[in-house]
Amino acid sequence: MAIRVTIFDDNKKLLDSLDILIDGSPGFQIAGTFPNISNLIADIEKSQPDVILMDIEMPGMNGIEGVKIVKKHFPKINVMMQTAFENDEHVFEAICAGASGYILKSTSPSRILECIVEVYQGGSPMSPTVARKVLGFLQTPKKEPNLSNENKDDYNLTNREKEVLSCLVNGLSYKMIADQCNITYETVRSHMKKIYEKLHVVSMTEAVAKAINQKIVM
Amino acid sequence: MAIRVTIFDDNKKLLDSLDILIDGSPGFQIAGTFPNISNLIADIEKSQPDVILMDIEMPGMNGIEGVKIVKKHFPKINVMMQTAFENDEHVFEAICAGASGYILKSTSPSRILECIVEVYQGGSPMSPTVARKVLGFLQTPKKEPNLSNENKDDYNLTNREKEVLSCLVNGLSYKMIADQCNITYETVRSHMKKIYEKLHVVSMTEAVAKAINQKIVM
DNA sequence: TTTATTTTCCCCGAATTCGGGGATTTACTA
DNA sequence: TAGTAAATCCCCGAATTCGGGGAAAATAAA
Repeated sequence: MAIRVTIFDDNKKLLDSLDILIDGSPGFQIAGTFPNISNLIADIEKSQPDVILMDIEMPGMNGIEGVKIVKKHFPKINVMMQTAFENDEHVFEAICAGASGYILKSTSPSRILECIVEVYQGGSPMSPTVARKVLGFLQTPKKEPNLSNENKDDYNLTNREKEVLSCLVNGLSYKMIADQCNITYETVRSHMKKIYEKLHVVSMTEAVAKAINQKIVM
Repeated sequence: MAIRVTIFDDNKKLLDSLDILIDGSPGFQIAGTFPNISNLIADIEKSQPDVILMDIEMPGMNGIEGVKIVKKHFPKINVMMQTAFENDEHVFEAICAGASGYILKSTSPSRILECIVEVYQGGSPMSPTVARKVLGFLQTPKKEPNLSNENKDDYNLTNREKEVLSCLVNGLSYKMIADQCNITYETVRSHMKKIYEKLHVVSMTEAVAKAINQKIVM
């Protein structure tokens, strides 16, 4: 008996290709595909899925809300989240909301099928990176009281590097940072390279996002 | 440069076969193999591993204690636990102790090598069943006091613009965003111009900072 | 006093972003 | 039905960032 899969994804193209992939694979069957979750309950009752594939980034009500509703009304149905990014917040929220799996949109077709089976069988497939984040949530449960300085991981940035990063977060260009810190443009570049290396990022935007989200500066 | 692996396992046979498997695979290298952890610190200092494979069930001091010691003295080294059973207690304890991966002894050789790489690269490979248990630990304490206040000002961004901005916050380049959203590079540029206008910013970094700080995107 | 680490500066070529235009299609609304 | 907003796509040229080098002085640590 085939595993019935219902998909919620606003990306028409992806939705179609998933439809073809899943429905065309023996042992699987598409129960329904929907571009949004505005009729979530009704859609599920109509399609009667064993497993739900839910895009996390959808306009309007997003996938996190979606999974909450699903688990509330259909606790038996396992929901696998699909996302473009391995965003810390999303991972955590999705899991707390009751998601059973968490895979990337870039996952290969064959692996997607595997994951559907695993979810159906009660497992929780997730990418190693997501898994690491999940473990991280468990490993740092003892930090409710103080939240002031003594920021655990500042990635070993030097003072100068933090200063430069701080400028970056404030929207300054390399040239402006050079001016601000009384150093040359090339020196700013040197610091940036080091910062990228230490933060494991490759662009200004990533650096800024990480700096803010992990409170490395300010 | 090969990944250096050190193994602690009291089962001589398994130890040997792992030795052969890992040392015989390109890109891997056995740094040391030990039947117990009575000289854990010294053994690690001597073998200088990138990744440690630790059996969870060992006579005397067990793997849980082992991983605690490792993470205390060598926080950078990633430890992957190997176990015969997916015992709830063990899984939980091992993770809290700092293990980065958790695989079964029945895992196939090729998958073991994959897992070593994943752990080395900062991921956390684990079997779907273990993953489900881990998620269970997170899902049971359902405390969500942090309800962010409804910040109304979203600068009148359209759905598409929010989507693009969200990509930006995740560190994607224009080209990558185009790919992600199934639109052309030029369209991304158009959206970006609008976003800059609406947010009153002039660069990616400013946009990202504003988006995060004012919670314009999720 | 060696040995790191930090901070500083430079070059080249490739890739990416930015500003300022213009244009078409679709869809909603006054 | 005309008008507006949203979403799509294109061009040019200038500015900026990025990767991968190298190098040297000033501190800090061993």
